[in-house]
Amino acid sequence: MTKVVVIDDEDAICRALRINLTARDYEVATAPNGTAGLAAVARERPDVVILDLGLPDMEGVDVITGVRGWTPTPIIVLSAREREAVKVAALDAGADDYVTKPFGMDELLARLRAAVRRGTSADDAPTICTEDFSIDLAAKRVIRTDGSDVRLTPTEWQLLEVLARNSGRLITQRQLLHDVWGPGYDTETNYLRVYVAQVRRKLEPDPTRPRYLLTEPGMGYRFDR
Amino acid sequence: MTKVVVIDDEDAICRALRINLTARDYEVATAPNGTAGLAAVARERPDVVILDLGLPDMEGVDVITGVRGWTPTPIIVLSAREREAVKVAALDAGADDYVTKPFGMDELLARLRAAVRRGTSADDAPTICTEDFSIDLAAKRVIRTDGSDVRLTPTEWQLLEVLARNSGRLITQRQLLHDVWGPGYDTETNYLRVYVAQVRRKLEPDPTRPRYLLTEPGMGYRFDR
DNA sequence: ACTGCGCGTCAAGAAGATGTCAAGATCCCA
DNA sequence: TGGGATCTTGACATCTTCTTGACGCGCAGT
Repeated sequence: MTKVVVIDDEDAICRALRINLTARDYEVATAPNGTAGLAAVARERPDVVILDLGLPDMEGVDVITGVRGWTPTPIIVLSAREREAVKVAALDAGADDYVTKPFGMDELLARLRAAVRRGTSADDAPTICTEDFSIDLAAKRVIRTDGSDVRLTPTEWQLLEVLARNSGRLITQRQLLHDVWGPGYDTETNYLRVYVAQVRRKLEPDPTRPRYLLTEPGMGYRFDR
Repeated sequence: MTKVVVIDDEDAICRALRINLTARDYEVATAPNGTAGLAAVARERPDVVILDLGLPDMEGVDVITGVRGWTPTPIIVLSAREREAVKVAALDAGADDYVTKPFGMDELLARLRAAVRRGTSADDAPTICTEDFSIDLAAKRVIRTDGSDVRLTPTEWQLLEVLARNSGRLITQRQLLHDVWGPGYDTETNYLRVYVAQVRRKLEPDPTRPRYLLTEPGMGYRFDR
Protein backbone atom coordinates (compact mmCIF):
# COMPACT_ATOMS: atom_id res chain seq x y z
CA MET A 1 0.00 0.00 0.00
CA THR A 2 1.24 3.46 -0.82
CA LYS A 3 2.22 5.41 2.23
CA VAL A 4 1.97 9.20 2.52
CA VAL A 5 3.21 11.54 5.23
CA VAL A 6 1.37 14.85 5.43
CA ILE A 7 3.16 17.70 7.20
CA ASP A 8 0.73 20.54 7.81
CA ASP A 9 -0.23 22.64 10.77
CA GLU A 10 -3.74 23.35 9.58
CA ASP A 11 -5.95 20.75 11.10
CA ALA A 12 -8.63 21.16 8.46
CA ILE A 13 -6.27 20.29 5.65
CA CYS A 14 -4.78 17.36 7.49
CA ARG A 15 -8.21 15.95 8.03
CA ALA A 16 -9.35 16.57 4.48
CA LEU A 17 -6.28 14.88 3.10
CA ARG A 18 -6.51 12.01 5.50
CA ILE A 19 -10.09 11.33 4.51
CA ASN A 20 -9.51 11.63 0.79
CA LEU A 21 -6.32 9.65 0.76
CA THR A 22 -7.54 6.92 3.05
CA ALA A 23 -10.63 6.51 0.88
CA ARG A 24 -8.33 5.88 -2.05
CA ASP A 25 -6.37 3.25 -0.17
CA TYR A 26 -3.36 5.28 0.79
CA GLU A 27 -1.86 4.85 4.22
CA VAL A 28 -1.64 8.28 5.84
CA ALA A 29 0.40 9.70 8.70
CA THR A 30 0.20 13.37 9.63
CA ALA A 31 2.52 15.70 11.50
CA PRO A 32 1.67 19.21 12.71
CA ASN A 33 5.16 20.75 12.38
CA GLY A 34 8.55 20.35 10.81
CA THR A 35 10.24 18.52 13.64
CA ALA A 36 7.51 15.95 13.96
CA GLY A 37 7.38 15.78 10.19
CA LEU A 38 11.01 14.85 9.79
CA ALA A 39 10.63 12.28 12.53
CA ALA A 40 7.55 10.87 10.82
CA VAL A 41 9.37 10.55 7.50
CA ALA A 42 12.22 8.75 9.19
CA ARG A 43 9.85 6.43 11.00
CA GLU A 44 7.24 5.76 8.34
CA ARG A 45 9.40 5.62 5.22
CA PRO A 46 6.61 6.98 3.06
CA ASP A 47 6.44 6.70 -0.70
CA VAL A 48 5.71 10.40 -0.92
CA VAL A 49 5.62 13.46 1.36
CA ILE A 50 3.10 16.28 1.22
CA LEU A 51 4.56 19.35 2.88
CA ASP A 52 2.86 22.61 3.71
CA LEU A 53 5.18 25.59 3.80
CA GLY A 54 4.67 28.05 6.61
CA LEU A 55 4.99 25.62 9.49
CA PRO A 56 5.17 27.06 12.98
CA ASP A 57 8.62 25.77 13.89
CA MET A 58 10.78 25.55 10.78
CA GLU A 59 11.37 27.09 7.40
CA GLY A 60 9.84 25.00 4.66
CA VAL A 61 13.10 24.85 2.77
CA ASP A 62 14.83 23.39 5.79
CA VAL A 63 12.30 20.62 6.00
CA ILE A 64 12.90 19.85 2.34
CA THR A 65 16.65 19.73 2.75
CA GLY A 66 16.18 17.70 5.91
CA VAL A 67 14.33 15.04 3.99
CA ARG A 68 16.50 15.26 0.89
CA GLY A 69 19.70 14.85 2.79
CA TRP A 70 18.42 11.47 3.57
CA THR A 71 16.18 9.99 0.91
CA PRO A 72 14.99 10.74 -2.62
CA THR A 73 11.35 10.31 -1.56
CA PRO A 74 9.19 12.63 -3.69
CA ILE A 75 8.04 15.80 -1.93
CA ILE A 76 4.97 17.74 -2.98
CA VAL A 77 4.84 21.23 -1.52
CA LEU A 78 1.57 22.89 -0.63
CA SER A 79 1.47 26.59 -0.09
CA ALA A 80 -0.81 29.55 0.05
CA ARG A 81 1.95 31.79 -1.21
CA GLU A 82 1.96 32.54 -4.88
CA ARG A 83 5.30 34.29 -4.92
CA GLU A 84 7.45 32.87 -7.60
CA ALA A 85 10.66 33.17 -5.62
CA VAL A 86 9.26 30.89 -2.95
CA LYS A 87 8.33 28.27 -5.50
CA VAL A 88 11.73 28.44 -7.09
CA ALA A 89 13.46 28.12 -3.73
CA ALA A 90 11.36 25.12 -2.76
CA LEU A 91 11.86 23.34 -6.07
CA ASP A 92 15.57 24.01 -6.08
CA ALA A 93 15.87 22.76 -2.53
CA GLY A 94 14.68 19.42 -3.80
CA ALA A 95 10.89 19.51 -3.87
CA ASP A 96 9.31 17.64 -6.74
CA ASP A 97 6.15 19.63 -7.21
CA TYR A 98 4.50 22.77 -5.93
CA VAL A 99 0.76 23.18 -5.57
CA THR A 100 -0.81 26.50 -4.67
CA LYS A 101 -3.70 26.67 -2.23
CA PRO A 102 -6.56 26.59 -2.68
CA PHE A 103 -6.07 23.45 -4.72
CA GLY A 104 -8.44 21.00 -6.28
CA MET A 105 -8.33 17.63 -4.59
CA ASP A 106 -8.44 15.81 -7.92
CA GLU A 107 -5.44 17.72 -9.14
CA LEU A 108 -3.49 17.05 -5.98
CA LEU A 109 -4.31 13.38 -6.22
CA ALA A 110 -3.19 13.31 -9.84
CA ARG A 111 0.08 15.01 -8.93
CA LEU A 112 0.45 12.54 -6.10
CA ARG A 113 -0.01 9.64 -8.49
CA ALA A 114 2.54 11.19 -10.86
CA ALA A 115 5.05 11.57 -8.04
CA VAL A 116 4.56 8.04 -6.77
CA ARG A 117 4.76 6.61 -10.28
CA ARG A 118 8.11 8.28 -10.83
CA GLY A 119 9.40 7.32 -7.44
CA THR A 120 8.71 3.63 -7.75
CA SER A 121 9.10 3.00 -11.45
CA ALA A 122 12.79 3.59 -11.52
CA ASP A 123 14.22 0.74 -9.55
CA ASP A 124 12.40 -2.52 -9.29
CA ALA A 125 14.48 -5.61 -9.57
CA PRO A 126 11.85 -7.79 -7.97
CA THR A 127 13.71 -11.01 -7.32
CA ILE A 128 17.31 -11.75 -6.57
CA CYS A 129 18.29 -15.39 -6.79
CA THR A 130 21.18 -17.28 -5.32
CA GLU A 131 22.00 -20.94 -5.06
CA ASP A 132 20.49 -21.23 -1.62
CA PHE A 133 17.57 -18.80 -1.63
CA SER A 134 15.78 -16.14 -3.61
CA ILE A 135 14.68 -12.73 -2.42
CA ASP A 136 11.36 -11.42 -3.72
CA LEU A 137 11.60 -7.70 -3.15
CA ALA A 138 8.05 -7.01 -4.28
CA ALA A 139 6.48 -9.62 -2.01
CA LYS A 140 9.02 -8.94 0.74
CA ARG A 141 9.75 -12.63 1.06
CA VAL A 142 12.76 -14.86 1.09
CA ILE A 143 12.35 -18.43 -0.05
CA ARG A 144 14.95 -21.11 0.38
CA THR A 145 15.73 -23.30 -2.59
CA ASP A 146 14.13 -26.25 -0.79
CA GLY A 147 10.84 -24.35 -0.81
CA SER A 148 10.60 -23.36 2.84
CA ASP A 149 10.31 -19.68 3.44
CA VAL A 150 12.42 -17.62 5.78
CA ARG A 151 10.87 -15.60 8.57
CA LEU A 152 12.50 -12.20 8.88
CA THR A 153 11.62 -9.46 11.34
CA PRO A 154 10.98 -6.01 9.85
CA THR A 155 14.44 -4.76 10.70
CA GLU A 156 16.12 -7.88 9.40
CA TRP A 157 14.18 -7.51 6.15
CA GLN A 158 15.09 -3.87 5.69
CA LEU A 159 18.72 -4.64 6.23
CA LEU A 160 18.65 -7.45 3.71
CA GLU A 161 16.70 -5.34 1.25
CA VAL A 162 19.19 -2.50 1.28
CA LEU A 163 22.05 -4.90 0.77
CA ALA A 164 20.28 -6.94 -1.89
CA ARG A 165 19.18 -3.90 -3.87
CA ASN A 166 22.81 -2.93 -4.07
CA SER A 167 23.95 -6.43 -4.79
CA GLY A 168 27.69 -6.55 -5.31
CA ARG A 169 28.23 -3.02 -4.09
CA LEU A 170 29.87 -2.23 -0.80
CA ILE A 171 27.55 -0.40 1.57
CA THR A 172 29.17 1.51 4.37
CA GLN A 173 28.01 0.99 7.91
CA ARG A 174 26.92 4.62 8.03
CA GLN A 175 24.73 4.20 5.03
CA LEU A 176 23.20 0.97 6.27
CA LEU A 177 22.39 2.51 9.62
CA HIS A 178 21.00 5.52 7.83
CA ASP A 179 18.83 3.51 5.48
CA VAL A 180 17.59 0.97 7.98
CA TRP A 181 17.37 2.78 11.29
CA GLY A 182 17.10 6.34 10.02
CA PRO A 183 19.09 9.47 10.67
CA GLY A 184 20.61 9.80 14.11
CA TYR A 185 21.75 6.18 14.30
CA ASP A 186 24.88 6.68 12.22
CA THR A 187 27.22 5.40 14.87
CA GLU A 188 25.27 2.57 16.47
CA THR A 189 27.38 -0.05 14.76
CA ASN A 190 26.49 -2.64 17.35
CA TYR A 191 22.97 -2.80 15.89
CA LEU A 192 24.52 -3.81 12.62
CA ARG A 193 26.60 -6.51 14.19
CA VAL A 194 23.59 -8.01 15.91
CA TYR A 195 21.29 -7.92 12.91
CA VAL A 196 23.77 -9.01 10.32
CA ALA A 197 24.44 -12.02 12.50
CA GLN A 198 20.72 -12.75 12.77
CA VAL A 199 20.16 -12.56 9.03
CA ARG A 200 23.19 -14.76 8.44
CA ARG A 201 21.87 -17.34 10.85
CA LYS A 202 18.68 -17.46 8.80
CA LEU A 203 20.17 -17.41 5.32
CA GLU A 204 23.74 -18.59 5.22
CA PRO A 205 24.41 -22.31 4.77
CA ASP A 206 27.25 -21.89 7.24
CA PRO A 207 26.65 -18.74 9.30
CA THR A 208 30.17 -18.80 10.70
CA ARG A 209 31.60 -18.55 7.18
CA PRO A 210 29.41 -16.06 5.37
CA ARG A 211 29.10 -16.51 1.65
CA TYR A 212 26.44 -13.95 0.80
CA LEU A 213 26.56 -11.26 3.47
CA LEU A 214 30.21 -10.41 3.39
CA THR A 215 32.01 -8.22 5.89
CA GLU A 216 34.53 -5.74 4.61
CA PRO A 217 36.27 -4.91 7.87
CA GLY A 218 36.46 -1.22 8.58
CA MET A 219 34.27 -0.36 5.64
CA GLY A 220 30.91 -2.05 5.64
CA TYR A 221 29.04 -4.99 4.19
CA ARG A 222 28.40 -6.35 0.76
CA PHE A 223 25.78 -8.71 -0.59
CA ASP A 224 27.29 -11.04 -3.09
CA ARG A 225 25.17 -13.64 -4.82
CA MET B 1 24.67 19.54 -21.81
CA THR B 2 21.03 19.16 -20.93
CA LYS B 3 18.80 18.77 -23.95
CA VAL B 4 15.19 19.97 -24.11
CA VAL B 5 12.54 19.41 -26.77
CA VAL B 6 9.80 22.04 -26.83
CA ILE B 7 6.56 21.06 -28.57
CA ASP B 8 4.40 24.14 -29.05
CA ASP B 9 2.52 25.66 -31.95
CA GLU B 10 2.73 29.22 -30.68
CA ASP B 11 5.76 30.74 -32.23
CA ALA B 12 6.11 33.38 -29.54
CA ILE B 13 6.42 30.80 -26.77
CA CYS B 14 8.84 28.68 -28.72
CA ARG B 15 11.04 31.66 -29.25
CA ALA B 16 10.84 32.84 -25.66
CA LEU B 17 11.75 29.40 -24.37
CA ARG B 18 14.51 28.95 -26.86
CA ILE B 19 16.09 32.24 -25.86
CA ASN B 20 15.78 31.67 -22.13
CA LEU B 21 16.90 28.07 -22.20
CA THR B 22 19.78 28.64 -24.57
CA ALA B 23 20.98 31.47 -22.37
CA ARG B 24 21.11 28.99 -19.49
CA ASP B 25 23.12 26.49 -21.47
CA TYR B 26 20.38 24.11 -22.41
CA GLU B 27 20.32 22.65 -25.87
CA VAL B 28 16.90 23.34 -27.39
CA ALA B 29 14.95 21.78 -30.22
CA THR B 30 11.42 22.91 -31.06
CA ALA B 31 8.55 21.28 -32.90
CA PRO B 32 5.33 23.00 -33.98
CA ASN B 33 2.97 20.02 -33.68
CA GLY B 34 2.52 16.60 -32.17
CA THR B 35 3.78 14.57 -35.08
CA ALA B 36 6.95 16.58 -35.43
CA GLY B 37 7.24 16.57 -31.65
CA LEU B 38 7.23 12.81 -31.34
CA ALA B 39 9.74 12.61 -34.14
CA ALA B 40 11.93 15.19 -32.44
CA VAL B 41 11.87 13.29 -29.16
CA ALA B 42 12.81 10.08 -30.93
CA ARG B 43 15.60 11.81 -32.79
CA GLU B 44 17.01 14.09 -30.11
CA ARG B 45 16.64 11.86 -27.03
CA PRO B 46 16.17 14.90 -24.81
CA ASP B 47 16.56 14.93 -21.05
CA VAL B 48 13.16 16.56 -20.70
CA VAL B 49 10.19 17.48 -22.88
CA ILE B 50 8.09 20.64 -22.63
CA LEU B 51 4.71 20.03 -24.21
CA ASP B 52 1.96 22.51 -24.91
CA LEU B 53 -1.51 21.03 -24.98
CA GLY B 54 -3.83 22.23 -27.70
CA LEU B 55 -1.66 21.35 -30.65
CA PRO B 56 -3.21 21.59 -34.10
CA ASP B 57 -2.84 17.96 -35.10
CA MET B 58 -3.07 15.76 -32.02
CA GLU B 59 -4.62 15.50 -28.60
CA GLY B 60 -2.12 16.38 -25.90
CA VAL B 61 -2.75 13.16 -24.07
CA ASP B 62 -1.87 11.19 -27.17
CA VAL B 63 1.45 12.95 -27.41
CA ILE B 64 2.13 12.07 -23.80
CA THR B 65 1.29 8.41 -24.24
CA GLY B 66 3.27 8.42 -27.47
CA VAL B 67 6.37 9.51 -25.60
CA ARG B 68 5.68 7.38 -22.55
CA GLY B 69 5.23 4.19 -24.50
CA TRP B 70 8.80 4.56 -25.34
CA THR B 71 10.86 6.35 -22.70
CA PRO B 72 10.53 7.64 -19.15
CA THR B 73 11.84 11.07 -20.16
CA PRO B 74 10.20 13.70 -17.93
CA ILE B 75 7.38 15.65 -19.58
CA ILE B 76 6.31 19.11 -18.42
CA VAL B 77 2.92 20.12 -19.77
CA LEU B 78 2.13 23.73 -20.56
CA SER B 79 -1.46 24.76 -20.99
CA ALA B 80 -3.78 27.72 -21.01
CA ARG B 81 -6.63 25.58 -19.79
CA GLU B 82 -7.29 25.65 -16.10
CA ARG B 83 -9.78 22.85 -16.09
CA GLU B 84 -8.85 20.36 -13.46
CA ALA B 85 -10.01 17.37 -15.48
CA VAL B 86 -7.50 18.21 -18.20
CA LYS B 87 -4.66 18.42 -15.69
CA VAL B 88 -5.66 15.13 -14.16
CA ALA B 89 -5.85 13.46 -17.55
CA ALA B 90 -2.44 14.76 -18.57
CA LEU B 91 -0.78 13.77 -15.31
CA ASP B 92 -2.37 10.34 -15.36
CA ALA B 93 -1.31 9.82 -18.95
CA GLY B 94 2.24 10.10 -17.73
CA ALA B 95 3.10 13.78 -17.59
CA ASP B 96 5.40 14.77 -14.75
CA ASP B 97 4.29 18.31 -14.16
CA TYR B 98 1.65 20.74 -15.33
CA VAL B 99 2.15 24.49 -15.60
CA THR B 100 -0.70 26.85 -16.38
CA LYS B 101 -0.21 29.75 -18.77
CA PRO B 102 0.59 32.49 -18.28
CA PHE B 103 3.58 31.18 -16.33
CA GLY B 104 6.59 32.83 -14.80
CA MET B 105 9.78 31.93 -16.58
CA ASP B 106 11.65 31.47 -13.32
CA GLU B 107 9.09 29.03 -12.06
CA LEU B 108 9.17 27.06 -15.27
CA LEU B 109 12.94 26.93 -15.13
CA ALA B 110 12.81 25.71 -11.53
CA ARG B 111 10.33 23.01 -12.47
CA LEU B 112 12.56 22.10 -15.35
CA ARG B 113 15.52 21.73 -13.05
CA ALA B 114 13.46 19.59 -10.71
CA ALA B 115 12.39 17.34 -13.56
CA VAL B 116 15.90 16.96 -14.92
CA ARG B 117 17.30 16.29 -11.48
CA ARG B 118 14.85 13.43 -11.00
CA GLY B 119 15.37 12.08 -14.48
CA THR B 120 19.10 11.81 -14.22
CA SER B 121 19.45 10.16 -10.85
CA ALA B 122 23.09 10.02 -11.74
CA ASP B 123 25.15 7.26 -10.25
CA ASP B 124 28.67 7.56 -11.54
CA ALA B 125 30.12 4.11 -11.89
CA PRO B 126 33.64 4.75 -13.05
CA THR B 127 35.59 1.57 -13.44
CA ILE B 128 39.24 1.61 -14.26
CA CYS B 129 40.47 -1.39 -16.18
CA THR B 130 43.92 -2.72 -16.72
CA GLU B 131 45.22 -5.93 -18.22
CA ASP B 132 45.47 -7.61 -14.86
CA PHE B 133 42.55 -6.21 -12.86
CA SER B 134 39.73 -3.70 -12.87
CA ILE B 135 38.82 -1.25 -10.16
CA ASP B 136 35.11 -0.61 -9.56
CA LEU B 137 35.03 2.64 -7.65
CA ALA B 138 31.27 2.57 -7.03
CA ALA B 139 31.26 -0.95 -5.61
CA LYS B 140 34.60 -0.36 -3.90
CA ARG B 141 35.93 -3.54 -5.37
CA VAL B 142 38.92 -4.77 -7.29
CA ILE B 143 38.57 -7.82 -9.48
CA ARG B 144 41.45 -9.63 -11.08
CA THR B 145 41.11 -10.58 -14.73
CA ASP B 146 40.89 -14.23 -13.72
CA GLY B 147 37.70 -13.42 -11.79
CA SER B 148 39.00 -13.66 -8.25
CA ASP B 149 38.50 -10.55 -6.21
CA VAL B 150 41.09 -8.73 -4.22
CA ARG B 151 40.71 -8.08 -0.54
CA LEU B 152 41.84 -4.58 0.43
CA THR B 153 41.84 -3.02 3.87
CA PRO B 154 40.25 0.43 4.19
CA THR B 155 43.57 2.23 4.06
CA GLU B 156 44.79 0.19 1.15
CA TRP B 157 41.58 0.93 -0.71
CA GLN B 158 41.73 4.65 -0.05
CA LEU B 159 45.28 4.80 -1.25
CA LEU B 160 44.44 2.95 -4.43
CA GLU B 161 41.34 5.04 -4.98
CA VAL B 162 43.22 8.33 -4.79
CA LEU B 163 45.83 7.07 -7.20
CA ALA B 164 43.34 5.47 -9.57
CA ARG B 165 41.07 8.51 -9.69
CA ASN B 166 44.09 10.48 -10.81
CA SER B 167 45.23 7.78 -13.16
CA GLY B 168 48.34 8.83 -15.04
CA ARG B 169 49.00 11.86 -12.86
CA LEU B 170 51.76 12.12 -10.35
CA ILE B 171 50.55 12.46 -6.78
CA THR B 172 52.99 13.85 -4.26
CA GLN B 173 53.61 12.03 -1.02
CA ARG B 174 52.26 15.02 0.88
CA GLN B 175 49.03 14.89 -1.02
CA LEU B 176 48.61 11.15 -0.65
CA LEU B 177 49.24 11.32 3.07
CA HIS B 178 46.84 14.19 3.33
CA ASP B 179 44.10 12.50 1.33
CA VAL B 180 44.38 9.08 2.91
CA TRP B 181 45.47 9.70 6.50
CA GLY B 182 44.20 13.22 6.88
CA PRO B 183 45.86 16.43 7.93
CA GLY B 184 48.70 16.11 10.38
CA TYR B 185 50.27 13.09 8.71
CA ASP B 186 51.98 15.03 5.95
CA THR B 187 55.44 13.77 6.84
CA GLU B 188 54.81 10.15 7.81
CA THR B 189 56.24 8.87 4.58
CA ASN B 190 56.94 5.48 6.10
CA TYR B 191 53.20 4.80 6.11
CA LEU B 192 53.23 5.26 2.39
CA ARG B 193 56.09 2.87 1.89
CA VAL B 194 54.34 0.19 3.91
CA TYR B 195 50.96 0.54 2.25
CA VAL B 196 52.14 0.99 -1.30
CA ALA B 197 54.07 -2.23 -0.84
CA GLN B 198 50.97 -3.99 0.47
CA VAL B 199 48.81 -2.88 -2.43
CA ARG B 200 51.50 -3.89 -4.88
CA ARG B 201 51.72 -7.32 -3.33
CA LYS B 202 48.00 -7.72 -3.93
CA LEU B 203 47.76 -6.24 -7.41
CA GLU B 204 51.03 -6.32 -9.27
CA PRO B 205 51.90 -9.42 -11.28
CA ASP B 206 55.47 -8.95 -10.09
CA PRO B 207 55.45 -6.82 -6.93
CA THR B 208 59.21 -6.30 -7.06
CA ARG B 209 58.92 -4.67 -10.47
CA PRO B 210 55.85 -2.46 -10.28
CA ARG B 211 53.97 -1.88 -13.48
CA TYR B 212 50.92 -0.03 -12.21
CA LEU B 213 51.88 1.72 -8.99
CA LEU B 214 54.98 3.52 -10.06
CA THR B 215 57.40 5.30 -7.77
CA GLU B 216 58.65 8.69 -8.83
CA PRO B 217 61.72 8.98 -6.60
CA GLY B 218 61.74 12.06 -4.46
CA MET B 219 58.31 13.11 -5.69
CA GLY B 220 55.53 10.66 -5.14
CA TYR B 221 53.59 7.93 -6.86
CA ARG B 222 51.67 7.51 -10.07
CA PHE B 223 49.05 5.02 -11.15
CA ASP B 224 49.58 4.00 -14.72
CA ARG B 225 47.24 1.54 -16.39
C1' DA C 1 84.91 2.81 -0.39
C1' DC C 2 82.23 5.46 2.77
C1' DT C 3 78.20 7.93 4.04
C1' DG C 4 73.63 9.86 3.91
C1' DC C 5 69.27 9.45 2.04
C1' DG C 6 65.16 7.55 0.14
C1' DC C 7 62.79 3.47 -0.66
C1' DG C 8 61.23 -1.47 0.01
C1' DT C 9 60.56 -5.18 3.34
C1' DC C 10 59.34 -7.49 7.47
C1' DA C 11 57.20 -8.66 11.83
C1' DA C 12 55.27 -7.82 16.41
C1' DG C 13 52.49 -5.38 19.60
C1' DA C 14 48.75 -1.90 20.01
C1' DA C 15 44.50 -0.36 18.67
C1' DG C 16 40.30 -1.03 16.82
C1' DA C 17 36.46 -3.68 14.62
C1' DT C 18 33.61 -7.59 14.46
C1' DG C 19 31.09 -11.90 16.07
C1' DT C 20 28.51 -13.77 19.72
C1' DC C 21 25.58 -14.30 23.57
C1' DA C 22 22.06 -13.23 26.72
C1' DA C 23 19.39 -10.41 29.50
C1' DG C 24 16.38 -6.47 29.90
C1' DA C 25 13.09 -3.08 27.60
C1' DT C 26 9.58 -2.27 24.45
C1' DC C 27 6.07 -2.96 21.25
C1' DC C 28 2.04 -5.13 19.39
C1' DC C 29 -1.88 -8.03 19.15
C1' DA C 30 -5.32 -10.82 21.09
C1' DT D 1 -4.10 -6.85 30.59
C1' DG D 2 -1.12 -10.59 29.36
C1' DG D 3 2.28 -13.03 26.39
C1' DG D 4 5.07 -13.43 22.44
C1' DA D 5 7.87 -11.30 19.23
C1' DT D 6 11.07 -7.80 18.42
C1' DC D 7 14.30 -4.38 19.49
C1' DT D 8 17.99 -2.48 22.48
C1' DT D 9 22.02 -2.81 25.29
C1' DG D 10 26.27 -4.37 27.46
C1' DA D 11 30.02 -7.65 28.09
C1' DC D 12 33.42 -10.42 26.26
C1' DA D 13 36.21 -13.36 22.91
C1' DT D 14 38.20 -13.18 18.48
C1' DC D 15 39.94 -11.43 14.50
C1' DT D 16 41.70 -7.71 11.39
C1' DT D 17 44.08 -3.70 10.65
C1' DC D 18 47.18 -0.06 11.91
C1' DT D 19 51.32 1.60 13.76
C1' DT D 20 56.01 1.34 14.73
C1' DG D 21 60.85 0.35 14.61
C1' DA D 22 64.59 -2.27 12.61
C1' DC D 23 67.07 -3.64 8.69
C1' DG D 24 68.73 -4.13 3.70
C1' DC D 25 69.41 -2.29 -0.69
C1' DG D 26 70.72 0.97 -4.22
C1' DC D 27 72.11 5.43 -5.56
C1' DA D 28 74.60 9.92 -5.48
C1' DG D 29 77.93 12.79 -3.60
C1' DT D 30 82.46 12.91 -1.16
